[in-house]
Amino acid sequence: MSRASDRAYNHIRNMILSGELSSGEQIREEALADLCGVSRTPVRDALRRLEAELFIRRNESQRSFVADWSLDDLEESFQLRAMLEAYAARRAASRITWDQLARLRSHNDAIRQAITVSAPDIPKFLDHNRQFHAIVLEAAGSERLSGMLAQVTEQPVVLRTARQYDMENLKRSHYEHDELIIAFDHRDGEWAAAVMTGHIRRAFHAYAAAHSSDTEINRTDEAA
Amino acid sequence: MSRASDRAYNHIRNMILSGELSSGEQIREEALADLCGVSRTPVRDALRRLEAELFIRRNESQRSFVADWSLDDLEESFQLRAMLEAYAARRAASRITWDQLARLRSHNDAIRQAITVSAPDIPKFLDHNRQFHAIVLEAAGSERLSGMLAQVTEQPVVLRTARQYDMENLKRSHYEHDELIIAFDHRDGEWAAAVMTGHIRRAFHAYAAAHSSDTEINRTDEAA
DNA sequence: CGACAGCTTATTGTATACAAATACCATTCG
DNA sequence: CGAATGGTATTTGTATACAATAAGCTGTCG
Repeated sequence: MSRASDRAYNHIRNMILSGELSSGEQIREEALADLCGVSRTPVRDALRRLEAELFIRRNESQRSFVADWSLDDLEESFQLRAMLEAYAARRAASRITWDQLARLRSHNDAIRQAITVSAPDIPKFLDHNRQFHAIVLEAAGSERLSGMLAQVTEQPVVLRTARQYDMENLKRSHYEHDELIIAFDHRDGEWAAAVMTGHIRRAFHAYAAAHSSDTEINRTDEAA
Repeated sequence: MSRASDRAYNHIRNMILSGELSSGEQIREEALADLCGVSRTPVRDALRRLEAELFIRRNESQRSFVADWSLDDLEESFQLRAMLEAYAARRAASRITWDQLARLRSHNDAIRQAITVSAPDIPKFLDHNRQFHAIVLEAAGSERLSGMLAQVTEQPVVLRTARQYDMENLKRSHYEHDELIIAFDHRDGEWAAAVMTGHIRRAFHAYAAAHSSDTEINRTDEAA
């Protein structure tokens, strides 16, 4: 992460995610170079990556703009993620090792500890949740799949989703992980895929419920 | 395509697909720059794109190598493609316009004409086949999905697949397109998805059968 | 007024020089 | 003889200057 292009990448990405760069805004390479304290060369590198990840759009004459994501875009993103993670779970079921299974159990245990207290430890939940899903992906053993999933799994979105989780959702999340482990234990790919699909879909609706109450006129919490 | 980086991209990509650059071979930016007649800057651009598309791998110290694809890798690629194209078909079923449906019919008609002769016109088949699938993707209306599919749909592979099609496979391909159109007509996403899945899976097996016999032939050639 | 041509400015694309990192090789020491 | 070490060559990373292209503006003409 010490290379200038990586610093530029992270810097720009964070500026987009934090809203420092607003949606639809044009971004100029030289301005970003100044902001990141590097030259245009690594900035261009970073922009290409961010463009591939759809953080940035370019018009017909190659000017760059911050992409604006509608709720529909996000839902589609979650839908793709559900499909890909379900596929990963299906593959993982027949390939997962005992060691990987043990690590899944350990992380889900940590998640249980993080939420079975009066004030749930969200950062701890997030960290072990991330590692849990990383192990499933590792067990699936497909680099191409990993790359695609990275494109639709924005950790900041996951974070905002988790922040919106009530205790009920947190418990369900832990329970679903548990069921996934049991499906893996039985080497039942279809079961694992089904559980994973539901797991991601529920996450989307939790996110959407919170997001729409942000956007729209006050809307009392309803069952997610 | 007039920009130097695009020329470099196509040039390098073709060299990889034609075997001019062999699997596992290290590639140096300057050498490619000379071959393409441009400087290293656009070559680096092109390499980043090819790396994202898994044509190229880089080791821990950033040296680039031509990726070597096993038959397993290819199968996984086809599997992902089947899943994504099925998803596209499912989405398209509820969004497709009458105009798009008409264009699908027209292209599949052209395909029928290309193959219902004694010597099938493969280039014509390929062209209309490509456009057929492009329209389904257009009807699905998801840029992210389009981008992902581009990553797993290498036209040269499609070409080699089609070259291996016997008349039976060509007819089946046309028939499956026809069934897809009927499913769209009924706005039946699940049907469309199922047809598409089979369509791609069959294509993989046609390719795999031809590829394994290719490999044997190559081995014989090398021995001789 | 409106539209359009031509100029000016802004922005991206490319080439090149140099810096940094890494691999390769030879030499030495145990 | 093998392993470690140092220096050299190779390769990639970054900065910068310049070229090409597109946008914006202004003034003129219909």
